[in-house]
Amino acid sequence: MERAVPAGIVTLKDVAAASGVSLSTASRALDERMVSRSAAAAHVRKIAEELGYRRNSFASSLRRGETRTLGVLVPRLSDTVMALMFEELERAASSRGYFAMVATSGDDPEDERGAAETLLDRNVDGLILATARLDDELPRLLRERRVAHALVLRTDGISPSALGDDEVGGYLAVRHLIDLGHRNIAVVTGPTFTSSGTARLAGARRALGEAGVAPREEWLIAAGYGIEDGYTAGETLLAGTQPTRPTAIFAANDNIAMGVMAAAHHNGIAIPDDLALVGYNDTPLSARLPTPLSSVRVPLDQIAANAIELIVNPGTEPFIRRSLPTLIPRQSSGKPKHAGG
Amino acid sequence: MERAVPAGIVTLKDVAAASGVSLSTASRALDERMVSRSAAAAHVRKIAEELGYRRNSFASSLRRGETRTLGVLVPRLSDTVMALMFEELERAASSRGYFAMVATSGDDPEDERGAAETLLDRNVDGLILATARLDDELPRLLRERRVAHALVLRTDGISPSALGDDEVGGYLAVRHLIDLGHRNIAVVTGPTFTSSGTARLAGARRALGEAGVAPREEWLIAAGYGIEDGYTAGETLLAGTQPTRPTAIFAANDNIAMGVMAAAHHNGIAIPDDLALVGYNDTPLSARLPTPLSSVRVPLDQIAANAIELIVNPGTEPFIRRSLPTLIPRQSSGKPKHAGG
DNA sequence: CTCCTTTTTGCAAACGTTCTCTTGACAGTG
DNA sequence: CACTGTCAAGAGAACGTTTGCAAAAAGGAG
Repeated sequence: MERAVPAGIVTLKDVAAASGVSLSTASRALDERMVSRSAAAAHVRKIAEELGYRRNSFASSLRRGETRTLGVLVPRLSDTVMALMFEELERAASSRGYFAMVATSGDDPEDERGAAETLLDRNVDGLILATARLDDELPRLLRERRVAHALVLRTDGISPSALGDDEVGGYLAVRHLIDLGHRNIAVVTGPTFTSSGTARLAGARRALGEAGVAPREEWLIAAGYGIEDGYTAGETLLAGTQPTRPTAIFAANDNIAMGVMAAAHHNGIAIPDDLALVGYNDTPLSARLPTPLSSVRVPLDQIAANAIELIVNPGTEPFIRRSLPTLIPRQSSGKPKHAGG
Repeated sequence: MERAVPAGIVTLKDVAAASGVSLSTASRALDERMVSRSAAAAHVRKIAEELGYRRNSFASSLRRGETRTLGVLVPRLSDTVMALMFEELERAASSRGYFAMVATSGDDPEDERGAAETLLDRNVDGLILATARLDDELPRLLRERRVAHALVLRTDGISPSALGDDEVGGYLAVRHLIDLGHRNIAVVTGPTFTSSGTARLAGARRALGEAGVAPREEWLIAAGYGIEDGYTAGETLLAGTQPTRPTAIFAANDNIAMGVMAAAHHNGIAIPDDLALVGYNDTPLSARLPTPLSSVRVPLDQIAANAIELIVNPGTEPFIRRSLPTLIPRQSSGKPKHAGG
């Protein structure tokens, strides 16, 4: 069966022949790891350039047993945070000579396993997991199989992980609201099965405690991370039927915050006049909403760099690296008109 | 140099040995293309399963000369439309047994070339370009090099392309506004160097023409596709200094629409009471804004399927496939209070 | 049971690299 | 000039599959 190559594919053999050296010499001359060497080698490189030689990555990987490729597993890329995270991972990987390959896994653990296998079948040198569940089996399986991997944006406490310090983030957000004079503060966190959700809530509680505010348990809502989850929670907190309602809300995610905004709008509550709002992740959108959203910025670039580092240089402590988030105050959290406790 | 394999890697040779057949028989028994065959083959498959054999994709690709991998080039994944597009491409590819690999190129043509090379170096069987510029050189280069490829969400009129019918989309949006009674309609399109931008504008013009409305040229603004571009355009159209202002705006993109919303908010103009607004792409966010945004939905799944088809089965006409968009009316385009004109 | 056709099998040669080992060249030293 | 050490280059064996070819086995018809 004839291969339909346009005859244009120039292989290392061609380069060697054209430069009058042996295959091995040509190979060595083009090896990027050792710096240029002697006269003849330079010649080979020139010829290769002229002929438009491109190394066949399969042959190379087959022989070398490494691919300089990392697999990234995310639930979905249409989630802006995941997309941003991947972009940073891609950048960090490429700056270290690696290529980042993504697969989306959805929310189903079964599909997640499948996606992981897909990536492993492509012989990735390591796997980066941006999937969120605390009770996920995958990290354990990967540890057992001795697959290099790192968790990103969350941790299970065992596998190498790079994430933002969610507890501090939660603290910063609520502390900001307290500093503005708020006492009636509600928190809408993510699902309880995510480490980010629980940690942000813990941080929020710490800030409340420090200020001597006893949190009302019915104002601490664990929701999903979607806009409608935020809307539902917002309705619960803000509907006219409530005897008293919070003057400030910390949403553990910008999506939730958007949902809360919609609910506030729906109930005729103005932001920031009647309600202060702080989100999380500092999505590009946040800054550009009609009422720009205060949000906790997570240093995704640092997290990405850490994750790559953990895989490329396994064994370098610490295995769990938290990067500090910062609060970006914007219009959505102004001084309240009707503050008080 | 010893390879650091955990000794766990089971190769085809092992499977063959364990099942007492030759290498070639084992290989054929595991070939997915021809359905199962005779007794012995079934046995091989069972052994392979037990041993946890996974075919080495490099060796396979090296020998076969194909990778069942498609490269997707997008400017950035943090653009929701691009992320959604990629997700659909991934799905469509996987349903045909292909794997979709993404690289982001940014806006710089230079980087785009580089990203394309990165993908080609990984021996993708074809390239899908979701980058937007009309004057892009890359499609021409790919044609010259006989690289299988398809454009997505735009066309240059020559290379195989799968996209939405932007002209019709523009028409639908403006026709909707006209049907609501609007006559003072402004259009904010994308950059003139994108086929989507110009086509949507053309469609809008057609709708205006049909209704006997002479478009005011200063109300047809070519902007970028970002939120702030929309904001700037919105300010221009809506600022209090304008003698008359439009009662309806068609934004060629949901981002632009969001910017216009912000500008309207800033100028104290209520949507939909004082201004009707229609966006484009029907981003998931659109439906969930405080004032849900009417938008033109583009069938990304069809487009993805077409693109994959064009690459996997090259030569099947037509080379340029347009899918029909539909209008999703929502709250942002209600009947105007002060219509007329 | 023979002859012919179809299917299955094994051998061995690829695919394009990399890398170990060996040989050759060259320069420096006494 | 002989000797040793350094460095570059070539030969050839991998890496794990797939596949053309020839031979063997199986199945069918008479």
